[in-house]
Amino acid sequence: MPAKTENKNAAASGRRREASPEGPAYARLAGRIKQMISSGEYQPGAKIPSEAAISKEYGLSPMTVRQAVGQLVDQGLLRRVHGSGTYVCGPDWTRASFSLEGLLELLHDKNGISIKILRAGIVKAKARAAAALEIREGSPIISLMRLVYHEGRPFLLNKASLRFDPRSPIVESELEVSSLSGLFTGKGNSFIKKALLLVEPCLLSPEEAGFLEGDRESAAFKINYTFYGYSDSPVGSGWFLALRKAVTLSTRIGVWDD
Amino acid sequence: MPAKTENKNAAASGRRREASPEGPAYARLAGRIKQMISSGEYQPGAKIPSEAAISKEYGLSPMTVRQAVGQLVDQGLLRRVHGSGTYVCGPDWTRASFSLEGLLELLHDKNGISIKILRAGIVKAKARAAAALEIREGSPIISLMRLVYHEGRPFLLNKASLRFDPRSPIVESELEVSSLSGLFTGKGNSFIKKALLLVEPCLLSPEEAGFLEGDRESAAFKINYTFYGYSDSPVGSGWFLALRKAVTLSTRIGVWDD
DNA sequence: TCTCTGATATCATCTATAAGACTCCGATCA
DNA sequence: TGATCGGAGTCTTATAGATGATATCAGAGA
Repeated sequence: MPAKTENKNAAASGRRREASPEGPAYARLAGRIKQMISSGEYQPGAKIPSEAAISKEYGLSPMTVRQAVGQLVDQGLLRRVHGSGTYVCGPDWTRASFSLEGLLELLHDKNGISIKILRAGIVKAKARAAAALEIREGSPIISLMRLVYHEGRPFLLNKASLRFDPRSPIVESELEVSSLSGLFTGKGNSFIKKALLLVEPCLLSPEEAGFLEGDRESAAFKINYTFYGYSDSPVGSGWFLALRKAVTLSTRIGVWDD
Repeated sequence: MPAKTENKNAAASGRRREASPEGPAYARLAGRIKQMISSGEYQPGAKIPSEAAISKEYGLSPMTVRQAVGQLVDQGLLRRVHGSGTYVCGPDWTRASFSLEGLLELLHDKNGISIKILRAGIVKAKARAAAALEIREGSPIISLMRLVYHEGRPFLLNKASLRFDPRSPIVESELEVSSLSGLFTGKGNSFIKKALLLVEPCLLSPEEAGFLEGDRESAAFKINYTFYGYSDSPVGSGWFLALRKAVTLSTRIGVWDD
């Protein structure tokens, strides 16, 4: 059916985008809608025009409009109600999500990072470590205590407990000092399938405060973690201790135009 | 061009989906790919088949495949490299993002929540509040201290500083006890455009510990916030104090099959 | 041996079309 | 007056195809 093809070609050529000045069409449309929400033109709770209407107004295909709206829905700015319409959302605190950006930024800076091993050895698992690693209490585990420096200053204290399994490749790899930052950069951990993280506030013990050069009475973040291999069993568990100033746990909700 | 239309109709009818057993096709495909990553069939760093190949293999349209892959890319499981292919990602700690779920769940339970106002009044802004609200030091502000109970037990201490502006509707609304949970459910705050949140670890003062019925020396989360109106100026600022057990800041990274 | 260049594979974006599914509202009927 | 039904509007999912942009790699030329 050549006629059809020719027709399509012609149509496409007719409105071909040439080095679109501000990126893809869907992104530009999303920006425009966002702007209208930001300016208050579309207020929270209000219904925005139907996708078909927007499509017609801007001369874009419905799928492109759909993508733009979908992006804003993902961002939590809009809410689609099937069969009814698309509505503007107010800021929703339930969408607040914090990331460890600040901390991880430092760890990415490989040159500035150095790691000192304070303790290392094979010990018998105590109740807590045994539970986390899903092994019997008293089984041998590898226990590590490490201090992470950035540009000569300590900023992270790490305690790690690892399954002692000579067949598993994690043992060798984990014992290398480089593996810790490797864990954060996401490279070279093909044996880790998933991980669980839990952040808690905590009080530094005098010893911990000494390592981190914090005040004796300072509060800190404790980042507990457990990671799992492809067998779905835990291979390592432990925590990081970071002073408040080392970690920024912040987020923004609602419409920020930037 | 009727021939074209008829042709398309026929094609569409030919493979019409009838009450797809496990939801939309793109979701099913995404699940299947995820499964293959989870099982180790596609290992981190490996290249998955091209979208065109997948499209052919499963008999789906390229757009459907694209949607499925895009979903996994958004989840951080896959990584698209333009002109090269799509690759499997290992767990990436930089994607770790924590939410205030646990806390907000409690606040959604409107019946169980009660709020006690400990202090309320108009005071002169001190340096910190003045900076946060972007007003001059010494200007009058509304200062509130509130204690939030869930099922009779205190679990959140809140200090709020609000701009004193008789023209702004936030004053009346904020002073109502219901407004606090309203803030979290995202309903009835059409005057809030955006907000900034910052979580810190902190030490409870004896007074604060008393309010929250915590141990004297316990660590807690301090959730600082500032929210802004549609004029982009801050209308309120303050913090929440929550004992560790009241807040769960946890997250999972990597492939969890659930 | 090194560098540049072009072909190719692949992703990225967009267009066009169509029918199913859901919700709301109003009209109809008892 | 109240309940029910149907249609309009809307989102949802899907199909097929075209074209632009870019990374990779092999091969030509210096």
